[in-house]
Amino acid sequence: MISSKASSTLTLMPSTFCVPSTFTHYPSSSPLVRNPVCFKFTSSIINDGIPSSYTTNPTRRIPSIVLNLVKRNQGVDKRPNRLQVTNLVDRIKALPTKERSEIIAKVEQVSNSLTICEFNDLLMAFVVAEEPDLALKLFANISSYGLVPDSQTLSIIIRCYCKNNNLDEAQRVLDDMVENGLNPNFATITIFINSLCKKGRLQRALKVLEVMGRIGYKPTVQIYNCLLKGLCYVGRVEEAVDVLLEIKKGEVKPDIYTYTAVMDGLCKVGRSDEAMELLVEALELGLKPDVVTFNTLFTGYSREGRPLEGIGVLKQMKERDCRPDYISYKTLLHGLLKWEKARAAVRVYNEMVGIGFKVEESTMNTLVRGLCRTSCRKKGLLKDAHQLFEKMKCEGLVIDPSTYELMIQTLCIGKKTDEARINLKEMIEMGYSPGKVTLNNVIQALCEEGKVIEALPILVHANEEGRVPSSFSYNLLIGELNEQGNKLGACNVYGAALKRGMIPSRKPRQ
DNA sequence: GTAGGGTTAG
Repeated sequence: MISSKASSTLTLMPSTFCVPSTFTHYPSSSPLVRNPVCFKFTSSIINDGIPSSYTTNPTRRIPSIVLNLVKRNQGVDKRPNRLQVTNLVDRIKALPTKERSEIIAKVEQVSNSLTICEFNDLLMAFVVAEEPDLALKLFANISSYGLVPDSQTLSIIIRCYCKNNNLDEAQRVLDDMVENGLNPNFATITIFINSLCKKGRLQRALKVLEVMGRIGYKPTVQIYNCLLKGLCYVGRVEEAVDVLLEIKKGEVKPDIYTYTAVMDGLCKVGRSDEAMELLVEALELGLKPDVVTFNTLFTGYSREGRPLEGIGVLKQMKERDCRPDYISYKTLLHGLLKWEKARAAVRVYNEMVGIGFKVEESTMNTLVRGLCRTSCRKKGLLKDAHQLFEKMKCEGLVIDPSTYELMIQTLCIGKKTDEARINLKEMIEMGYSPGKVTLNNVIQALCEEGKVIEALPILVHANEEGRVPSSFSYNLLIGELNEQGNKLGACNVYGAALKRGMIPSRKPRQ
């Protein structure tokens, strides 16, 4: 059962932040559709091929003069125009990386008529296009364009710093905003808190939340989810469980992300059964687990050494209309292989391939080896192993020397002597050096079947390589050669053994 | 324009 312990986690509880009155969402008056003229205008900045002679002056701090210019609490800033931003992003992405920075020079040329909204759209476009540095560069010049940053501008700047992993700077901008009565948007707060949590700076994240709470922000479910992940990340899984219990009592409704976050935490510390209980609970609440939720369980059970439970998870997943993805299969397959469940692994492998997923070369090697190792205990697996092995060759995949050797040894045990011999030959031709055990196995297997002539080249090869087959192999060979009346052969083998410092118990027949 | 998941080497 999942325990509930009241603890320090109470600081995360929603009740702490119930100051809803001051915070307002974007006003309904926000024009979501922008003037098409403006749209064309900003786009043209990116289109004109004017070369850049512009050098930047990276101002790291937001000039406080600029901030002071901002009209405090006067309405809420306009949200970036999604359509416009998307279009800009496409244009930015269409440019080669080198030319992207030239956009800034073009902005210079039209800066007189640029509005803050257009400026924000451009900033946002840089962020979405994964060019936070360019956004920061552009922002450094804002005052020279005669523009005054609004809360949208600064929210975007926080995102840039988060993207760059410069969380101290992000914090500083946030502090400045709060100090100046500017409201960052929820997305920004979430991104910032998430960035902090991902770095394990949980205290800092809680501090941010506390400050935001003071100015009337109530944490959203997304923010809770980030914090839960943060708690799990730093190993405070028990607290994450407690927070989940508290969330359930509060006004913020947990969603599937919430459950997945805690489940993931539990799975990572070997408490997969409890994670499974949470899945049941989520289902009872009417939440729909998604592929990530299930994948969490695959990871958990695999780590715990119970990969077969994963087969059940896979089944449940399909029953619940959730399509397993590549990660689902890969995690499950690796778990099964790690814990030597080759029979189940080959089934999962076949299913995967049937769907059209590619299986990596290294995994294929592991699978073949796993099948080989298990084949002495379970019937039918040698055939599976051999088929897969041949398939790898057909597909041009590189077979690991250790896989080759194990396959050859297994073929010997399974009395597939010819296949063993052929593969040994092939292996040597490929430049691999099979070990003594492999050589001996093949020699012995061939001798036992009276195929001494085919065994001799192996001995010759071993001698050339300076390897010493065991006296057992020499004895077998001499015995077989005697049997076949091949005196010369028997003498040669005997001589080779003596040369290697070994005295075989069987002597060539006179 | 807010939060997500995976393994491994005989």
